[in-house]
Amino acid sequence: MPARGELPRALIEAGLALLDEEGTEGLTLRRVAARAGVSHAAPAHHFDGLPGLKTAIATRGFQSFLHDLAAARDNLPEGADAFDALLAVNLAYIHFAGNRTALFRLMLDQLPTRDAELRNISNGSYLVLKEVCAPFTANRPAAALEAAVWALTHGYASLTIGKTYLPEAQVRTCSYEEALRLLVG
Amino acid sequence: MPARGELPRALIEAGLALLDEEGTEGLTLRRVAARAGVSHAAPAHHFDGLPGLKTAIATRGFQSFLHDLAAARDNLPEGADAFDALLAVNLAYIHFAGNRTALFRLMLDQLPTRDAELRNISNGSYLVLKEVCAPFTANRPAAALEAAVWALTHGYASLTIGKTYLPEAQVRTCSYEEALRLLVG
DNA sequence: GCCGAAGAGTTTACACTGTCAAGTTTTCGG
DNA sequence: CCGAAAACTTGACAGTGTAAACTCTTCGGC
Repeated sequence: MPARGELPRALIEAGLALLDEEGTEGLTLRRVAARAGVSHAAPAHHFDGLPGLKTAIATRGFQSFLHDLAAARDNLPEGADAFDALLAVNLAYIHFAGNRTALFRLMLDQLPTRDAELRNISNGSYLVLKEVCAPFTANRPAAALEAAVWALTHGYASLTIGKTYLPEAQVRTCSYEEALRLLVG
Repeated sequence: MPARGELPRALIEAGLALLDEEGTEGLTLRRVAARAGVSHAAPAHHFDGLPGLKTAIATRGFQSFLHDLAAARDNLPEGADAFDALLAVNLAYIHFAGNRTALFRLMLDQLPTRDAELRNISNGSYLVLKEVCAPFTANRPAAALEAAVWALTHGYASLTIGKTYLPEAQVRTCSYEEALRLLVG
């Protein structure tokens, strides 16, 4: 049993672990509670049922996601140009989806949401994308370019999840870079 | 109770109806069986449990999907050019995702699969996409362009599912057309 | 120092889920 | 016509989320 006041955090981390280890099916109220060392009804005192716990887990997921995107933007090799930055951030997006697939899917399932904290952190992630798009919005509407880049990246991320998607297509990150260059060129 | 030999079909159609009417949560073995007018254990005699039924429903979903894509390709207005065809097919993709969201999500969840029929019909859908991409593959690898177009379309489809996705972004089909033109131009 | 109230967890119960085993009914080929 | 196989039902079981009632702990005010 976790220390007093630490149960919410412990439940969220148990949920993240279950998601990473066993996938979407592994995330169960009772299993999360058991993993955190409490009875199956304990989570109800801190979250609004399973949906509430999922919202909290998704919020934590977006924190990691935002961290990854920001790290990609801030740790560029010397002499990197605007396109390198754009590519790095969007590859971080794709890699997050590939490495933490179940969490990524849960995050998507939670959107759109009325939860203020979740809305805020997901908007924060989008701002990083906007930021690295900015150098390419010369003489065209910024929102349209951002949406296009975002859709391209999200599409690659979704399609590469789970090895191959439609078997005939080999979606690789090399063709992603090429496509991204076409889009912003 | 449906006529002898019609139960598999009736179960699939009950599942599609539940999916359209009540979303992903509404698709339950027992509810499908009840809707088809049989006992809760009847489906097991025709499908390999709930996963098997979902595979069958997804297969039927891809048939509708393929039908929509092919119809978009075949019913172009007079004087339509290659880009019009590309746009029409990909808009059909996006509209299918928007109109039959729960089914679309189920179809994605089933991929990749070992089920031969499902693989076959999903490949068929991809072939329509390939076909309308063909006129734009001059002096560049066809697979890369197809993957890029597919990712862009799939991204728009995913992001427009459920009204707005990340609230700050207005993803509209008008900007989609613009993005598609950039990609193939 | 105590004491009552609020919070934190547990226990129990309920309706629902998917799956399995055993029966019962129906169909149909020889 | 009859026996076997298929189709379907019934009943049970473990697991799920949720709610109510209960116990234990904590802590602020006197």
